[in-house]
Amino acid sequence: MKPSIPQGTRDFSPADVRRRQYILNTIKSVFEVYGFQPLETPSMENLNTLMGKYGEEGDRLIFKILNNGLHEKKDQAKLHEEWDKILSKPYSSTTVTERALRYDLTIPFARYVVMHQNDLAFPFKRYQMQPVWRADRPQRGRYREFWQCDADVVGSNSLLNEAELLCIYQDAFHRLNVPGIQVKINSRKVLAGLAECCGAAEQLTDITVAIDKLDKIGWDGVAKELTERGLEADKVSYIQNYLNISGSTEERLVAMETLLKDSATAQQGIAELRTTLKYMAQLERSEWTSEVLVDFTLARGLNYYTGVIVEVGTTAVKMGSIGGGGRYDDLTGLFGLKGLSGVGVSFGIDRIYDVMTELNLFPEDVDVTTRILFVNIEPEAETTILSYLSHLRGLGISAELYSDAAKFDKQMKYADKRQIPYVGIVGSTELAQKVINLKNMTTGEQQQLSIEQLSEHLV
RNA sequence: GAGGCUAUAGCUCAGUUGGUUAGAGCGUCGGUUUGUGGUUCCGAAGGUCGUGGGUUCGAGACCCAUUAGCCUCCCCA
Repeated sequence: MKPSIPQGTRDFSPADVRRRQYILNTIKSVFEVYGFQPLETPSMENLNTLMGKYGEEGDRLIFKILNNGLHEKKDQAKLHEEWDKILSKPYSSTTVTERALRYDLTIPFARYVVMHQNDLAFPFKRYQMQPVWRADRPQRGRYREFWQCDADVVGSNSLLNEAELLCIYQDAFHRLNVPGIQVKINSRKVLAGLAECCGAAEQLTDITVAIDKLDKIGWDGVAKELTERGLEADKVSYIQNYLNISGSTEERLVAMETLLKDSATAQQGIAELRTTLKYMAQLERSEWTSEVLVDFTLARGLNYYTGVIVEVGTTAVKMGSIGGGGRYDDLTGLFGLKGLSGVGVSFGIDRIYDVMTELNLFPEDVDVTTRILFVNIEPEAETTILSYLSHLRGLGISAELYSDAAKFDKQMKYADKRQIPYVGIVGSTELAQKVINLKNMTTGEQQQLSIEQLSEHLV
């Protein structure tokens, strides 16, 4: 049979894994420095935990897992009935699929917080880096299995959290050396205020979905979409005034305060943005080069956000957003724990990988492999070489012996292909003299060294 | 859910308006007198042309169906 992998999944080669781990480890170290703690949840959740949390579209995209042992279930009539429903319409039944693959990290996190509320110290700050699965149609940059990398704080309303999360973005991209980073922030309350002031409060979602596309389809496209979604011309032109506000951050904040003066919600949102920026300014480090800017056109699709929202991109490469997040009130309410507010950010590590590859930002030593390979040409030398391996490994130097007595040039080609920097040659001559003929594969130079000299050379 | 493109060697692809034994590069393996790779030279292996029908004297090429992959829109990360 011809080997293949499921649609929308990927293999990661050793080089890919090292690069991805470099990104993950860097982000992780930033999370840790800000006091976040790691959390992992199962790959699969009970279907009931996930269903109804991501909207109708989301429900369709959940990967469901067929129950085992259906043939020996007692109530076959019920099973047939459920199957018929599944075959005739979008429908899920725990009789047939009791479990499903994790769709994101936020709902499992909420579930975890509710289940362990008595053990947790609130505010609870956790980060989580795990794969998620979606039965979406794969295309460029979109997979059925991909990794999410989230940090959230639950159980605190303080804007200090927002400020810290903005710093996490800046810090992480600074450490990753990604240029041209723009962190855009807005508030859902300002958007709600807009909907309120233009007289379409109940169409907040329609408005946010449309203006979120501004940079993609332009004002004309947005206006068209707003009209299609049933907004009258005067409301559309009010929204146009909103989107036209320009100037420095302070100028725009002031202009927005004036435009939306009739909305208490909007005023609160603007005040929150000011406070967040003030906190952030106190936490920022001078070496960070990223820009943080207020962007009132930023909407973000997810409609569970209720406060400050954020999205990260880079001007250095043509690429969609590489991170985003925001505040969502009452996330755990879905599972019966009321009144806990959360705020979180997410890093899009697949896209960050693409950006860094395109800009060649990975450090050279991410590809480090075995330091020295001993060639296997003299059976008598085996015992000695094994003792060398043991010695070197004890010093933390990765070392290998080519395991088969293959032809010399085959062994050399192997070392070359794996980009191993040193080859150790121990044949009968070297064995007798108790030395190693060390070959530097970059320069081609060779020298005779004792194992002690060799160790020092390689440390 | 809607639309478009593609399918030939392990990989990337040629294959002329249908014509005889199916091509290249890379990779793999072997050799270049048996302890020296990355650069040379010689050679070899490897393909029922995605699958099933059809048109034709003749199909890798044309038609239909089917499957898979890729891409765009919707939506999302």
